[in-house]
Amino acid sequence: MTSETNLLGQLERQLPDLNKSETKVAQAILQNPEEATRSSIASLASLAGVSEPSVNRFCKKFDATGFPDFKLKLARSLASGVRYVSRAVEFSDDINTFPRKLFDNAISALMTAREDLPLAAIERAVDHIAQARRVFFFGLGTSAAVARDAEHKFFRFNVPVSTHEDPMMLRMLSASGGVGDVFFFISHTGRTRVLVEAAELARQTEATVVSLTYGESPLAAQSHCCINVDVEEDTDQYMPMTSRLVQLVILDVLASGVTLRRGESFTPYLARIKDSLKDTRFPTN
Amino acid sequence: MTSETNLLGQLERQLPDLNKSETKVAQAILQNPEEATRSSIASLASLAGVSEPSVNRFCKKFDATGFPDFKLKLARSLASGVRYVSRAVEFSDDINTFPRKLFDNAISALMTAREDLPLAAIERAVDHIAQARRVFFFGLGTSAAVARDAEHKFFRFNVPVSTHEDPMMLRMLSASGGVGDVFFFISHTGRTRVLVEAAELARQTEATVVSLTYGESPLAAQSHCCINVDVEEDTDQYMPMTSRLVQLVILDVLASGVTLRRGESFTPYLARIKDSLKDTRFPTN
DNA sequence: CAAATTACGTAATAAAATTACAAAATGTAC
DNA sequence: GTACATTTTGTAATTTTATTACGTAATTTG
Repeated sequence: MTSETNLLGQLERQLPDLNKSETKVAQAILQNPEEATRSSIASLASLAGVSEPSVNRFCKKFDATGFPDFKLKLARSLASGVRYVSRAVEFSDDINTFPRKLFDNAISALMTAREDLPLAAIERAVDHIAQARRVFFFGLGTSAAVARDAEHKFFRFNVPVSTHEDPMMLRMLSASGGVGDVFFFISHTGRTRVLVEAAELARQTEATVVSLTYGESPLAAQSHCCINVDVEEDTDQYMPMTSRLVQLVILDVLASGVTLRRGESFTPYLARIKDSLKDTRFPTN
Repeated sequence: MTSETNLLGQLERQLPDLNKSETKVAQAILQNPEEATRSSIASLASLAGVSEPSVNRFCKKFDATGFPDFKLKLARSLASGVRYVSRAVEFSDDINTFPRKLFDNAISALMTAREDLPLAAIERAVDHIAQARRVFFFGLGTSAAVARDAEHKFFRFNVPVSTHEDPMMLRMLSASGGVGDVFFFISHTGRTRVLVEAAELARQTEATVVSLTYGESPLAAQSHCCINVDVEEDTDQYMPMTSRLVQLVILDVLASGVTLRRGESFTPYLARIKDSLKDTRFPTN
């Protein structure tokens, strides 16, 4: 984590390295962070059972210029409402804990991604897609659902899009690429053999290879344009959850980018597609 | 919006109703909100060109007990970093604006959903799924991708899960439900005819109908258990984007809930499934 | 066990915020 | 337009809050 998104987490992590009174202060804050943001240095000191300067020194240890600054940082960190940042669900969790943890993780993943969006790559990807003759979205496993979502989204732009999962199909299609074809690979790890090999094949054609994956991966290496999504995940124990959310939002960004590229005159076309679905639904009362 | 999530917005809105010096203060804050959170009442007063008590009075007008409290509130409001809450992308947006807007929307949708999770329904849904003989995930359109994702996730629990999109298939399967079968319907609007009709058919059997949809919808009405996701969306102009993110996270919650229900002894089983994928990837250096 | 270092608190000082009060400014009635 | 009332604003005093300087206690190290 670069600049702390989460002061409480930092606090907890450093807990063992603190001395006696600092520990007391930390615990007092962790006990009730909300209240800590509202209380004065005097009340926090007495709550923790230490002197005021101890609290002050404590604050400075955590990169604050003083107590008020610390409170501000704390308030900011609490405001995001993300209590359980990258905390894995544990077997001791109950219904009041684990749903919130999962939401917190999702939110903070998106917040992190937002701070560091690869705008240049996104722009180039939009360029490629907007001008494409055909666009193929390839993803396997969890990313298959993302590819599916992308297909749905981009379909609205009058570009022949398709998704495929059969490895044979992937290889054949990839090898058949030509000018104006965009092969869009989606993968969390960027190490899925089938995808990397398909990308290699596509790369040997005149087609453009775009990927939405981890920047330091074999798949990225095969791409003309790689949109780097570097989301930390506890994939050892659990399935990728947050990375696919980020991928989805990035695809929303790309889709919106293409729409913007098409210009205002395109709106009626979108409306027509939307209207085509009207009769599939029960009317709203 | 219940209690303001966004102080800046409130500030801007009230601007016309303020008197001279209050207006000056408001403008000074709006000019550079970040700095306002860091400065003292004296510096803000001089920046705005008013006296310190004026600033103080201003703060009290905005439901703060005083200046420090106001700064805290301001900091909190800024912290979420959500600048463009439910602001739709416009044709005048450029690459520096619209990606951030989309991320902001996604984040705030998740934050809203988090505050109001239907825990009871979630718990019941977990119960049903954990005990199910078979689980069917049905979703169409955008929700098809969500259903797909769910299939992938729940597959790991040794429960025969499947997803289907063919309307005929949906009807036949729904009609064939029996004790221990769970039909899980996913829909943003809850008004998709095909789904509602399938739910009706399933309802007539011994099977359990669970839905992840808008609570006030025909689909919800057909469900034994409805997980209400009430995400506002500008679907008039755009595709549903944020609702499917919320749906995905809720499905993560359900999946995690089922895992927790299975207990710790289940972990090796999950590990085995995970390992089965190892050889499909290039090793990490 | 003594020297050195670190941890901590007391008390003084400084900074910041709030209050009380008075002076302008603005509005209203005649 | 003047007198009165009301609102707005600022000055200065007061209070609250935070910080610093310094000394003592505790802990570590040789």
